[in-house]
Amino acid sequence: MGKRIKFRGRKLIKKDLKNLINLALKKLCVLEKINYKEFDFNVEVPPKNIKADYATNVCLVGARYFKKSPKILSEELKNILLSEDIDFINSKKESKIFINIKNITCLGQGFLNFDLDLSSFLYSFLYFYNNKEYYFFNNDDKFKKILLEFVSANPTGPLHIGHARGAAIGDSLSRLLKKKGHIVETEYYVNNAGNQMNILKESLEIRYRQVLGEKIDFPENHYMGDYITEIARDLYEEKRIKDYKQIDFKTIILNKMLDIIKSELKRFNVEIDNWFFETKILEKDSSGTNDLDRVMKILEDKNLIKDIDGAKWLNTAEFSEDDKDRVIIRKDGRPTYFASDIAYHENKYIRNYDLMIDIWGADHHGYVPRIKASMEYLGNDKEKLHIILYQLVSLIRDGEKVAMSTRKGEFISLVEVLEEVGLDATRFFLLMRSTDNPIEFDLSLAKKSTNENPVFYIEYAHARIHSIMKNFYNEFHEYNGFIFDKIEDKYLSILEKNLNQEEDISIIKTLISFKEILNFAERDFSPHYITTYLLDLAGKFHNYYNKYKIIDKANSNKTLSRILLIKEIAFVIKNGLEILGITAPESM
RNA sequence: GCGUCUGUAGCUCAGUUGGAUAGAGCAACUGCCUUCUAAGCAGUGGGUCGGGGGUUCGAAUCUCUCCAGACGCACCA
Repeated sequence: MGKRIKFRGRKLIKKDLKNLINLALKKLCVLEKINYKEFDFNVEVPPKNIKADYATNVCLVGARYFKKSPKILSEELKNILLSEDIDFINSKKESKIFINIKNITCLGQGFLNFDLDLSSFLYSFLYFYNNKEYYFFNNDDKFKKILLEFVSANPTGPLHIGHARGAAIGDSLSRLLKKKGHIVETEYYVNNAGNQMNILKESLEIRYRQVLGEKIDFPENHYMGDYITEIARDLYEEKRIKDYKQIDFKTIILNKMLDIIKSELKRFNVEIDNWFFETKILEKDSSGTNDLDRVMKILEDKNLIKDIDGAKWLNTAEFSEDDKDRVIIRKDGRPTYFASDIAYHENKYIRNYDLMIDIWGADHHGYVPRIKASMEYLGNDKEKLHIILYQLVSLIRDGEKVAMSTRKGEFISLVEVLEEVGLDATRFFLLMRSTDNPIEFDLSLAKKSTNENPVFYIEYAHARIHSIMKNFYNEFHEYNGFIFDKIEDKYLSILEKNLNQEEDISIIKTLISFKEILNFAERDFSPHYITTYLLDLAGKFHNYYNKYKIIDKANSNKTLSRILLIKEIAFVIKNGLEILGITAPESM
């Protein structure tokens, strides 16, 4: 005696229920003679101890609005929802029946719990199976033009695991946002104008002269990494130039370092669209001014800059969250890093993105207020600039913290980690945690091929499904070449007979929610929701695999139904991993 | 001292706009390989969600305060 609710279009269960409840609220308002006003409530999966498919807190939230106790309200709403006189049918054209309510119960302080008929889930399954790309990834054409800037490490040495976290987050977000239909550019800002560059150049020059046989002490604050000595040696081997003053060490070392970084990122499966050089900000155009001059003029015209002791300070304290004013032009006339960063970010605004995301290590958090303030001063909408801060990564090997000091070249490089544990595990471990938490990257664990290691656990689920598919084609020759890209409506009755276990429904619910997970990840710029979700889904699959035999030679309908289910699991795992930049192997 | 982030099972961590009896993996113990990949599955034990106040019908989640830890407070980048 269930009530079938028809909805046209592409909404799935939760959304349909929400719409349904809203209609019931409207009806109640008419009965109570009060004006209908929308308010926010949830439709959620209830906790395990409640035997229902979905629950809503609408009566708890709406109690004050209707001036009734949640309990009474829930009884009234229940009656309206189950009454036959309300026609919720909303189907002028072709209609799909998605919700078939079996029962509604009022429990707790006023929760309404919905028990749905199996058909609700199977209709949904059929719908998203047939429209996967659209269902999971469509964004109602609300796409944005987005710039993602990340890594932007000084080109003074190889990338380490901390840079890799930023790279993994940035690249994964880029994949996610692209999948959701946005136009995304990724960018690496190269600090090639500052003091660090000079020190780097001198480091190479001194190493080169040492190669030539000069006895020079290597200065304290210079880059001591072996890679510089190697570059110096190679340089001498190549050209054999004795007069080092003829050599343009700066250009050589910059290009060399960028080559290294580019190859490391490539190896890490990270794509950078734009390489933006700091020197571009300082290049004079035909009128003899550069980006920095233009920015300075605006700020000076607005009286936001003052001279103290010959240096120029930007007044960030008075009008922003920043706690003090900041120098932007030094006493000697050289701009600070902050100055070129203002001009760089202004340049981003001029390029006209709807959203600019910067991904920084959390040790730079103090920098956020001043860069936001400066953008505001220039008349830009600071809401368009979103800064993601991620906490540090420490490496653990055999239960011991690996010492990392970026000074003196004592660090494990990204490439070394990749060589030790592989690309997939490295990316997964870096994406597994919320950016607000530091990561303890356990190298020993990441190497293991057991279920202790989450990335193997997920990949194994995917490989297993492919292995089952292979067996399926062997057992059922008549389906060779059949790819199951669509389920026809007539199969619904078959599904109803064969996907009716608790686990079937639980997996279908989990599959439906992939869309939600992607939306959360997009909203919070947090790929780690996806890692958690995939672990859950993989767990449900492994459990299912052990409990039920997918292939049953004597029952082709049962086999086909289960094949469709696991094919959809494979689709979601593959796409989830793709967003993380991780491969989904077909065999292991 | 000021600011940002963190504090959830022995360990590493999930916990979405505040929702009903707070979850997973590891570690410990017990089962499951003639059966689609045991690189797997099932079960048991394990918690005053750092402490205390406040808001709320309802708080791990919001707020205040205290405690502990990490990081940051340059005319470095």
